[in-house]
Amino acid sequence: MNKLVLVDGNSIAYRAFFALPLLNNEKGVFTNAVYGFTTMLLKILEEEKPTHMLVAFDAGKTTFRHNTYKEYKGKRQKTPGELAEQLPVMRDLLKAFNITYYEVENYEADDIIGTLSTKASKSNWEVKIVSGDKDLLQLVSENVKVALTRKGITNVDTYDLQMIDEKYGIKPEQIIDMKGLMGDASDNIPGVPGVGEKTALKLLKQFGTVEKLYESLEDVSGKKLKEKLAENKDNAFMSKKLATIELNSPVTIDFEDTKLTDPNNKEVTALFKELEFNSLLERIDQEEEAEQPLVDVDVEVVHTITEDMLYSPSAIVVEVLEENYHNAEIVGISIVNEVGSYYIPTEVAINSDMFKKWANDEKNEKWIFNAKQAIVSLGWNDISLRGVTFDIQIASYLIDPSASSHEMADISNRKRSYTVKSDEAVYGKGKKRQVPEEEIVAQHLVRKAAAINVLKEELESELKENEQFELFKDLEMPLSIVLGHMEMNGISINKEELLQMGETLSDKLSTMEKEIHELAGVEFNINSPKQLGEILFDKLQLPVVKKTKTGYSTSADVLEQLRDKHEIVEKILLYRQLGKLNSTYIEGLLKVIHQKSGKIHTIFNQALTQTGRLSSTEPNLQNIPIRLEEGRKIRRAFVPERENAVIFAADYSQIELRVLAHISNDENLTNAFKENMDVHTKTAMDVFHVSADEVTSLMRRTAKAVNFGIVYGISDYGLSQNLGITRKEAKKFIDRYFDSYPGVKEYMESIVEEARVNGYVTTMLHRRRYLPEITSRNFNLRSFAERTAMNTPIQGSAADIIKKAMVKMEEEMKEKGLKSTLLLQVHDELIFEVVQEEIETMKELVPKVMENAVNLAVPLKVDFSFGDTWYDAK
DNA sequence: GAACACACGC
DNA sequence: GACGTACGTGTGTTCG
Repeated sequence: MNKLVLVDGNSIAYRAFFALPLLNNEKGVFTNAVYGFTTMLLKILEEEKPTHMLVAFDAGKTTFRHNTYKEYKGKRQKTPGELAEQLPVMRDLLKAFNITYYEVENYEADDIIGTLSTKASKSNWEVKIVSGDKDLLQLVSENVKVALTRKGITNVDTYDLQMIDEKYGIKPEQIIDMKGLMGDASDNIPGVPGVGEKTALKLLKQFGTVEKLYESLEDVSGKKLKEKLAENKDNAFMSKKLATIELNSPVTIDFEDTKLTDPNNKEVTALFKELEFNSLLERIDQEEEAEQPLVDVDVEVVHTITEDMLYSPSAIVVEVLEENYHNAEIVGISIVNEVGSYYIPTEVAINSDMFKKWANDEKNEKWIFNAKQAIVSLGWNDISLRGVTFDIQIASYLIDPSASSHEMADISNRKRSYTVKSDEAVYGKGKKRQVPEEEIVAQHLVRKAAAINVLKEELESELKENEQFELFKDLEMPLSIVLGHMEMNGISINKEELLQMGETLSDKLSTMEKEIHELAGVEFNINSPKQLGEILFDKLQLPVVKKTKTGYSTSADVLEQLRDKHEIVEKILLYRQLGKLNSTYIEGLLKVIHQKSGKIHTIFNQALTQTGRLSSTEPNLQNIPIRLEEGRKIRRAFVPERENAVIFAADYSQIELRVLAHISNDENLTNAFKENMDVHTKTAMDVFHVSADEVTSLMRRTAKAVNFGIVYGISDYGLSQNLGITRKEAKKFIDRYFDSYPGVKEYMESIVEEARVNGYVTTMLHRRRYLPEITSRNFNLRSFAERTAMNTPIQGSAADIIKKAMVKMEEEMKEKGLKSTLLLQVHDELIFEVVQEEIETMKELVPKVMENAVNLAVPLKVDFSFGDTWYDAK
């Protein structure tokens, strides 16, 4: 039997909005109504198991009822903005759930529901209506039940004929008579003054309907009541009419359209994640696991490699399960090409000279997913992999860095090119992760390789369409080889130095811990913000500066302000600083010294950041301390591998502001760089309208923060926080900045417009970032997208430039036969190990290559220094 | 194991 | 006019 569920969308949304606290996700988008609405949907789907379903929404402000009574719903408050912005999200969700939603011009959701429920009921369908509005009770019949929300949102009372009779003692069709007499304040329906629910019901039991009541008005007992009824006859009839649901509204939708199909789990999951409905994710996940069975592909398990298998081009998969691929076990290798589909067990491959020769020959073209991982993990097995010309992961990243995942299975499924199981489905996750029998692995790896072949063609043409193929081919692909070398090569560490620093730090920390406990008068865990907060703000009664959502904030900028209030504060700040050094840097670095090489091998993620920068993990070598002297000493542990070599550090001076000068074409800024001025001093002169010798250090510091803000795309609020000034003052500085650099202002405006028109912004080398939220009605999202539009071309172009310099440097060093090596990249600086006899060469070569990586309207400037350790390269 | 608060670099 | 405010990685704590 068919079962139709009809949901009053607006009513449920309102209920949910007012029943739940004003939740929002981390982006500041309000989600409470969507959340309540969604839990209601899930509950309906689980409990009612409908075959058909439709969510009806009100359309527009005016309805045919306004012709009867123009004050209809007149006193109702305007829908709060926080709710209005959630309504479109609900529609997105419904789409993902494959649930039909519907609205009709000039009619309310009630009318759609009434029309459809009557029609379905006549066909002997079972109908369930879900709403928060009692008016709907008039629709109850043998086949139609109405679930009304109680307090909260998912609690409902279900009304059938019997229930209405018990509760009101009337028939459903008399609900409108009841409304006619008593009115409805929320809809601004007048009714008869003085008549409430009790009186209305009493009258209806006696007379039946409003019409019959007025036919025999004489029989009404009570003089006052009789008068009121007589005076308000028109109101009563009109109110009844207003409360009557239209059962013949012009609904064009077919029942067939309301048939429920399975939700699109991918979309639902994506939406839940975005909305941060983590608890709800669990409720849909199980379904997601029910994946479609894949057809087995033909695989040849290779025991002896023969020449014909090693074709060019080939898609190749070097399967490594550990995220950290340095010296990780290779599960197996697959190769798929025009000749066949092969699974090669690891032992077979690494013991085959034929395979090694093929891998090492640049002329043999290889297509891979995550080339760097394959190169490094084979590298640890003394196999050199060359000739990689296409990396699926990088291509996917360049096409859209914001894609939720650049994992093989996800890319493949997203493009619907070829079905690949997720690694999680094949190997399991967490503790249960294990390698299944060879046949299953072989199938999985061959599918991946086959998908690479298909995706290569698709992604390549997308890259070309986007004018990104050059960026891919000439920059990112060669860069991934360079990064592979850097990772594989690693950086040497003076373990003794670290251990010694660790010891000094530990001593100091335990002394300080005692001192702090003494000052507090009680032992507690200083590392616990919760406990620390209680000590500072409850026990010691220090003034509360800022709160977090879980309690008192104890962050450095808060403690900074409490510095002179109590001597414990200073000590806590120092304790924090030293504790950070000890745990993150001393202990952290010691933990990741590689067993085999004794060096540190980071992994650069080349397909992660939204701007095109790299990131570095296990360990992160892009955030080694430098600002404070105590921390900077950590750099003493980073040393050259070879004797008589030095650490050579070269950094771009103000690369982002130079890029800004170039792309904005601002005359003032361009001249500042052409004349090699100190840019912060120059900005101070312009913002404060003073001459160079009048710039105080405070002015320069302020100007520096303003420049920082421009580069990183922070807001006036961000700037005010940085400088400890009001937002108004911060805004004034920004305005003055734009007055002095009108070209920059013009650029900022035009790039935002460009983002609105195209939906994305690009960097100098055509890196792309999509900004769909640039047209959002939500202020937060839109503003963030606007700042991102301004900032990404600056930061991203800077990333382009240094990446180009890296590729060029490797080329030059190879060509010149230099023994020096590139060790690290830290966003705007390159760290080399330079052997003694090459110092003079590199002093010339490095700045030359870096400064000429691209041609800008302003010169690029590189500073460098070198020394026995990274610390000394300052 | 996930969420949170915090801190480091650019 | 308010809204909540660069990115990324890693640590320790706390809670389910």
